[in-house]
Amino acid sequence: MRSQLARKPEKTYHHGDLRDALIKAALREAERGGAEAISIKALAKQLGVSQPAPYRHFADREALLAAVTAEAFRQLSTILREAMAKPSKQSKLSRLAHATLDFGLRRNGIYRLMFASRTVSCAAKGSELHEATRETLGLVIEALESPAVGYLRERQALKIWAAVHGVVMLAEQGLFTGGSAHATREELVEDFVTETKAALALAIKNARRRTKAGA
Amino acid sequence: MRSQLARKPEKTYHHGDLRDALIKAALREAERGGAEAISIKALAKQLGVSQPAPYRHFADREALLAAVTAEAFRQLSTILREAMAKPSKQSKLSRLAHATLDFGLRRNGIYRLMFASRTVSCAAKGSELHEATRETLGLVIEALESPAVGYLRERQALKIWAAVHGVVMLAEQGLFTGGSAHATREELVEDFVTETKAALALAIKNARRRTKAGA
DNA sequence: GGCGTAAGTTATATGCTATTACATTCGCGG
DNA sequence: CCGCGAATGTAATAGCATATAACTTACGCC
Repeated sequence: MRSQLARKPEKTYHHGDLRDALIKAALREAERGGAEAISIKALAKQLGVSQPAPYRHFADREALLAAVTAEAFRQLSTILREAMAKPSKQSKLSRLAHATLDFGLRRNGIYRLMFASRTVSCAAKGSELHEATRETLGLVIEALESPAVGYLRERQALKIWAAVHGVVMLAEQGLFTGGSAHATREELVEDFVTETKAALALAIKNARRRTKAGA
Repeated sequence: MRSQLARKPEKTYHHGDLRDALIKAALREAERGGAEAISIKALAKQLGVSQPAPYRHFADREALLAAVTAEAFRQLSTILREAMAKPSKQSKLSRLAHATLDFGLRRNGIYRLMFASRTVSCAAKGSELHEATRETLGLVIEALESPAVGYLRERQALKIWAAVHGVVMLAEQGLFTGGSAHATREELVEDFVTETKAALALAIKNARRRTKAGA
C-alpha cells in the first residue's frame, strides 16, 4: 500500500511516474513563458527529485520539449474534436477555426511552444510528435466537410490552417490594437472560413467540369 | 590615423563600434538557429572583446535581442520597399506577399527571431523595435493600393499579413511535403492576394452604397 | 594638458545542462 | 522466498552562459 489516500504517496525513493509528471509540469511552465520557461532543474526541484533524475526519462532537454509539444498537440486535437462534435448552427470548419484561435490566445505560451520553435520541423517521420501533428492536420481536413479528396482538400486545409495560425501569431504580437481587438480577430477568422468554403466549392465545380469535358 | 587601410584597425583597446558589430554578428548567428543561437559570450569572443564588454551597450540579452529584431524588421522593410518599387506586371500587393514569403523561407532563423518570440509583444510603444514593426505594417497597408482608408484598409492589411505569415510558418514546420512544396506555397500566397483584392473591392463597393443611401 | 566619462578588462557569483559513478528499489525466475 | 538484473534515483562534478563588481584605459572636451 503505497498511496491509498492522496495522489502523492509519502516520500519514496522511486517517484512512480516521473516521466508523465515531468510532461505535465513542463506544460504548466510553458503556459506562461513558452519553451524557454521550461527548465529541467526547476522541474526536478518542483517534483521533489534530484536534478539529474529527469535524464533517466529524456535524453536531453530537446527530447523533453518534443514530448511536451506532442502532448500539447494531442490536447489541441481533443479540443478541436470536441468543438467539431458539439451541435451548433455554425459549420464544423467555423467552429474548428474559432476553437483554434481561442486555444492560441488563451494558452499562448503553449501555442508558441508548438509553432514557434524548430521542435516540430526536427521531428522525425514516425515520431510521437510527428504523428501528433499529422493527427491535428487530419482534423482540419475533416472539418472541411468536403467531398473533395486528396490534394484539393489537403490544400484547402493547409490554407485555412495557415490563415488562422497567422491571426493567432499577429494577435500575440499585439498588432491588433485598440478596443475592437477581439472583434477584429474573430472577424478575420470568420472571413477566412467563408473564403475557404467558397474556394472549395469553386474548385470542386471546376474539377467536375474538367472531368465531364475529359470524359 | 587609426584605420586607414582595412576596416579592422590593429588591436586597440576600444573596439570602435562594438554595438553595431554586435547586432550584425548576432543577425548572422540568428540566420541559422534563431534567437537561441545568439550567445553574448560567443559574440564577444568572435569580435575579439572580453565577455562582459557587450553589457556596456545592452543591459541584458533581451535588450540585444530587441535591437537585433528591430534591425531585422528594418531589413525586411527595405526588401519589401524594393519589391514594391520594382516595375512589374504583377500588383504591388502580390510582389510584397511573395517577397515576404521568400524572406521568411530564405532567412528563416531571422524570421523566427522576428515573429516567434515574445520580444516584439514586449516592446514598449515608441521603442525602436515598435517603430520598426509599425513601419513594416505600414508598407503592407501601402501595398494594398486601395482608396479605402482607416479601419477598412488596415484590416485588409492585417488579413493578408496574417495569411502570408501563416504560410511561412507552416512551410518552416515542414507541413508542405512532397516535391510540389514550393509551388504549393506560392500558390497559396497568390490565392490570398487574389482574395484580399476581391474582399477589398467588395468592401469599398459596400461602403459607397452605404454612403449613397445615407446621403 | 588635465579630467570626466565612455568603453573595455579581470575576477567572480549564480544558474542551467549534462555526464559519471554509485545507491536503491522493483519485479521476475528459480 | 530469495536473489539478481534492470530500472530508476542520488551525489558529485564538469562546462558553459548570463550577469555584476571593481578596476583600467583611452577619448574628447574645455
